[in-house]
Amino acid sequence: MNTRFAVATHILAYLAHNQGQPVSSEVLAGSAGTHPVVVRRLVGTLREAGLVQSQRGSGGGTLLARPAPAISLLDVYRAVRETEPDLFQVGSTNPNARCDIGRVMQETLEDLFGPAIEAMHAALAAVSVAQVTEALSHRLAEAGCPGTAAGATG
Amino acid sequence: MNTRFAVATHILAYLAHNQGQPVSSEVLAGSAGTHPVVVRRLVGTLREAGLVQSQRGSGGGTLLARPAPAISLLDVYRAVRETEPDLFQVGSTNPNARCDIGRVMQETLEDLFGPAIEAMHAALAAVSVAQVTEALSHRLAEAGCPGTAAGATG
DNA sequence: GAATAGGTAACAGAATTGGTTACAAATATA
DNA sequence: TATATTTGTAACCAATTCTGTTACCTATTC
Repeated sequence: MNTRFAVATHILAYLAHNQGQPVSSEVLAGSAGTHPVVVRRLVGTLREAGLVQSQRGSGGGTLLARPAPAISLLDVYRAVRETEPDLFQVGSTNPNARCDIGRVMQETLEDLFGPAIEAMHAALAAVSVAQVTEALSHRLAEAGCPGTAAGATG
Repeated sequence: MNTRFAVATHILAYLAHNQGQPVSSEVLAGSAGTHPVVVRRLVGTLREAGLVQSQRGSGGGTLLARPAPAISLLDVYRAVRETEPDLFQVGSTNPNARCDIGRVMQETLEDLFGPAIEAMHAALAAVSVAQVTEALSHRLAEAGCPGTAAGATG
């Protein structure tokens, strides 16, 4: 997954800050420190998940599809990840063998760590994009970055 | 991290099963379904962490440096990972800028998810290599793989 | 029709990963 | 001592992934 989760959260926090007005991928990219196409790719993923809407054409851009308090970080996480964190991934499993020890090991580890994963999911579900925006604003204010809120560039 | 954690756990479970006798990287690789050099690399990491010992030369191999119940999966996890799961990793941060929003975002996410990470660590700490070996044995017995325990090949 | 902005394909460079070969160093044993 | 065994490690390759970038098409507004 790498930076996608953080960048997606960044984008959503920005959109929450600019609620109502569509924001262009160029502006979002400037704020997140990446390329507009990267933003569009990510926004595409978030759109498929029903978290944002996009408007083409002049004056267009992206905006939240739901109120910021109704979008949890678990929503973002699920939208953005391709796979569960590869903690338990076993390399060369042999799915045909009934007694494939690799598969059995993987199942065993998943059983042993399932509760930990669930705990992480619960923690993600407990935080909304609105809370992220608020926390960001507080931090930026403490650092003495006036007026930046979620919208600082670079 | 990918498969390293699972393979390392596999290796340790095998060593726990063969307690006292050194096991060669070739045997371990056969069981884990990988290459002996991959095993040696991983064993080197585990050795640096004080979890295993190795003996060179004929009849040599690797054995646990501590009793299996005294090795937790958190020990393995910490030995094997290079970085914390890259959930919170922000790509192009600009560490020089005091108001770098990327860094602030990262700090904010780390604050928000810290408890979830700690919960995962606690769950890992609660499981010992001995328990993994035992769980593996049960699973293999259920699947009808007689005598394999942690030592099945491939 | 022109300007703006998203959608998407395609490609490049970097980084990571896992497998493999090769070889030196250490150790047990004949 | 000589040989076989085994670890330690460097080096390399192929595959994958990730990010950035360019290019071009489509949609929308003015």
